[in-house]
Amino acid sequence: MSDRTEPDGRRARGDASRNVILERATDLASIAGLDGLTIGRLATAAGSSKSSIATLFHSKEGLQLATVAAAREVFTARIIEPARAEPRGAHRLVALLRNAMAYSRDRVFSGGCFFAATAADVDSKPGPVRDAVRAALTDWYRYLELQVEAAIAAGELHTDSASALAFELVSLTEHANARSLLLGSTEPYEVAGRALAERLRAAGASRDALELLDQ
Amino acid sequence: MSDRTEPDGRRARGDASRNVILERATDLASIAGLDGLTIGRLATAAGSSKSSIATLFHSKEGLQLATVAAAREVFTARIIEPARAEPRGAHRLVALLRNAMAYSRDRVFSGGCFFAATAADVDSKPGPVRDAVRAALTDWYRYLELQVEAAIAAGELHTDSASALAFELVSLTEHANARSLLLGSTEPYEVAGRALAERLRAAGASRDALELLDQ
DNA sequence: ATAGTACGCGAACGTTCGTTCGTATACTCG
DNA sequence: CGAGTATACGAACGAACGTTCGCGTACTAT
Repeated sequence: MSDRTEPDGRRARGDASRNVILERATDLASIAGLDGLTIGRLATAAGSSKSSIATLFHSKEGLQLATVAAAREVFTARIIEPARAEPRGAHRLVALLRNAMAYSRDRVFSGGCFFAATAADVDSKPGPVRDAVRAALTDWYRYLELQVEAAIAAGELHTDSASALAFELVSLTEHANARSLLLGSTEPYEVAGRALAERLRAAGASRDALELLDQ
Repeated sequence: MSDRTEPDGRRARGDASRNVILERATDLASIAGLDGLTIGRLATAAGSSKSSIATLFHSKEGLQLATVAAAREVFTARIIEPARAEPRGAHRLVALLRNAMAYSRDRVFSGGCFFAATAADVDSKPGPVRDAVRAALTDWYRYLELQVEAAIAAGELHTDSASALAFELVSLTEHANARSLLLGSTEPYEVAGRALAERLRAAGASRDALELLDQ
C-alpha cells in the first residue's frame, strides 16, 4: 500500500470500514456459518488486519452480532421494504414470498439465505448470537403470519389456521433455498413457486394477487 | 449390540471402538456440524485419545465420511426399514413421513436430523464429504418420490407431478425439524403432521392410509 | 515360533484460532 | 492548544486444531 500520511479527513468514518468488513462478513457467514466466520479469513477477504477487526468489533461475539444485524438489514431491504408497496393482505403476502425466493435465488449472499445457513450452527449453543438469529427468524415468520391474518380478515383467503398456512408457505420457500444449494440448480424455485401458487389458490387467493408470483 | 463379542473375535475390538466413537461422532456432528466435529472434542467425549481416533480413521476426512455413513445407517434403520412393513405406495409413503418426523422429534441425534444439521456447512465446499451428504439426501428424496409414483400407479393418489408432491411433503418435514430446534418446542411436528395429512387427503389418499400419521 | 498387522496412547510438530499489548496516526471536543 | 477518543497495524500470547512419530501391546497369519 502507499503512504497513509495524507492529512485528508477521511479517517473520521470508521463506519465506512465497518461497512466494508460487514459486507464481506455476511457473505462469508452465509457460506461457512457464524462459526466458520473467522477473524483471520475475514481480514484477508476484506484486505485489513486481524487486529483492526478486533478493535472495530471488540470481540468475535461482537463481530457475529454486527454481522447478524447487517444481514438482517439486507433481508429487510430486499424482502420487507419492497413488499410495502403492496396493500396489506394477500397482495403483500405474495410479494413477500416472491421477494424471499428472489433473494435466495439471486444469491444476495453467496451461500444462499443467510439465516438458513446460520440457524443450524447457532441453535445448539445459547447466547446473544443465537437470540439474534432467532429473533430475526421469528419476526419474519410472524410478519408472514400477520399478512395471512390480514388476508383472511379482508376475505381474500379462507383457512382454518393462519399460522398453519404461514408454516406451509415458509416451508416451501426454505426448502427451495436448501435444495437449490444442494443440487446447484434453480429449478427448486420453480417447483416451490408453483406449489406456493397452488396452495394459495386452494385457499381462495384471487388471480391478480397470484400474478405477483410469476415475476 | 454385543452379539459378536466372541472370545476369539478377530479385530472385534477395533470395530467396537470405532462404533463407540461413531456413536458420539454422529451426535456431536448433529449439534456442531461436520466442521465442528473436532477430533479433540470427540476424543474427550468418547473417552479416548486424539491419536487413537486419528489412527482409527486415518484423517479428519475419513472420520467425517465414516460419521456420515454411520448416520445414514441410523437413518435407514429408523425410517426406511420399518416402513418396508407397509405395502409400496401410499401406505409406505405415509409410514416414511411418520417415521421421519418421529426420528427428528425423538432426537435420535441430539441436534435433530443429522443431515439437516450437516447439509448447510457442507454444500459450500466440494469434496467426498459433500458428495456423501448429498447422496444420502438425494437418495432419500428419490425414495419418497418413488413411493408417490407407486401410489399414483396404484390409483391411491392423484397429482400432476410426483416429484412436486414429494417436494412439498419433504418441505414440511424438514421445516418441522428446523422450527422445532429453533423454538425448542414439539408443536411444529403437530402442525406439519396436520399439513401433511391435509395435503395427502387433497391428493386423494384414503383414510386408512392416513391413519398411520396419527401414531 | 516368527513376522506382520492393528490398536492405543503420549508427545510433539506446524498452523490457525481469538485476544491483547504497544505504537503510530487522525479526528473530536473541552 | 492540549486531552481524549477512535482507527489501524505488527507482534506476540495461550489454546485448540489436524497430523505424525515412537513405543508399547494384543492379536492374526504363515
